[in-house]
Amino acid sequence: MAENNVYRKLLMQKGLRITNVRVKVLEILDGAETPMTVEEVFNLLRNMITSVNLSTVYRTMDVLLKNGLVEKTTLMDFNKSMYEYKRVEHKHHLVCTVCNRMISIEDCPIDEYAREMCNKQGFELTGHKLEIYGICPNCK
Amino acid sequence: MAENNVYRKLLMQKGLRITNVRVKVLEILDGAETPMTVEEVFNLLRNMITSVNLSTVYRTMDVLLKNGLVEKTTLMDFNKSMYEYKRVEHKHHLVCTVCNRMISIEDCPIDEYAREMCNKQGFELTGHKLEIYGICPNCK
DNA sequence: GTGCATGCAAAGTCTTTGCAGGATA
DNA sequence: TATCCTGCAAAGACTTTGCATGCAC
Repeated sequence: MAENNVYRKLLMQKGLRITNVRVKVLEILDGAETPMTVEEVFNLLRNMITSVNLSTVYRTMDVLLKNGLVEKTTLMDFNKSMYEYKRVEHKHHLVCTVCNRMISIEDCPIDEYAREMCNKQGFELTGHKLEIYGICPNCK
Repeated sequence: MAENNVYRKLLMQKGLRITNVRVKVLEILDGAETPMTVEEVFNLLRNMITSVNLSTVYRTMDVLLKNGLVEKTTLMDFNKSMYEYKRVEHKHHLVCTVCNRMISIEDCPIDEYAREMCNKQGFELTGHKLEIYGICPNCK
């Protein structure tokens, strides 16, 4: 239950109510290697909680997103929203265009570049997203 | 009609039939500053062609995509497919998180980086996508 | 003329919303 | 207890598909 407290604390800090679903969703996403679809999270949840509803998962994702606890992604050519636990050090992904498998990349080469581009256009930087597409060894 | 021939030639080179819709879609996307939604393309098409159907536009996008004549994008937090004319020199975009306005960025800092990451993981590089998010001057 | 493209209508998939009952603070 | 969360069902948005007709080659 110790790690659970991490998620409870996060929710509390954001002034959100601590509910079973929210804690479990954070736990699932934090434990995931890569972004997950809503349905994937939902399926895991069903094994942990007696009764959950898909729409609750959608609403939960929305709340977590608006409060900066998760990030939302959409792959090109895969029309489903994917969510990932938001860490301090952000990650990018290598995505297989055949099987959609994703591998996390730790280091980020473009923080500086993003800052420059925003300055040049008068934008206030809020973030960036980089995905590298390729064909993984299994699919070659 | 001169530029039109460019698109006709492109279609021909790919072994595709040259139809009014396909030529016009390429023309529209080529003339656009930024990626467009299917609906946006559809609305422009209606002013150019007497009768078009949304599903035809979807099918056209699909054909053009599979033949490498356009690229598909999905912004985070905006669940619509967007398409853009595929040029030799690819572009990235600065996206306003408030109004979704996009600005094209010409130079790309990560070709080399993408290659390295793929090599390291045994992937065969097929492409990458970079989007920088911020708040544009109008929305600040 | 043959085969692919298109219009039209219907279905499919993912996501959102309204409302009543239930849980949290 | 007041307020927010959740389950359930229905609706909504975007996209895909089947079939008959029309057009490109």
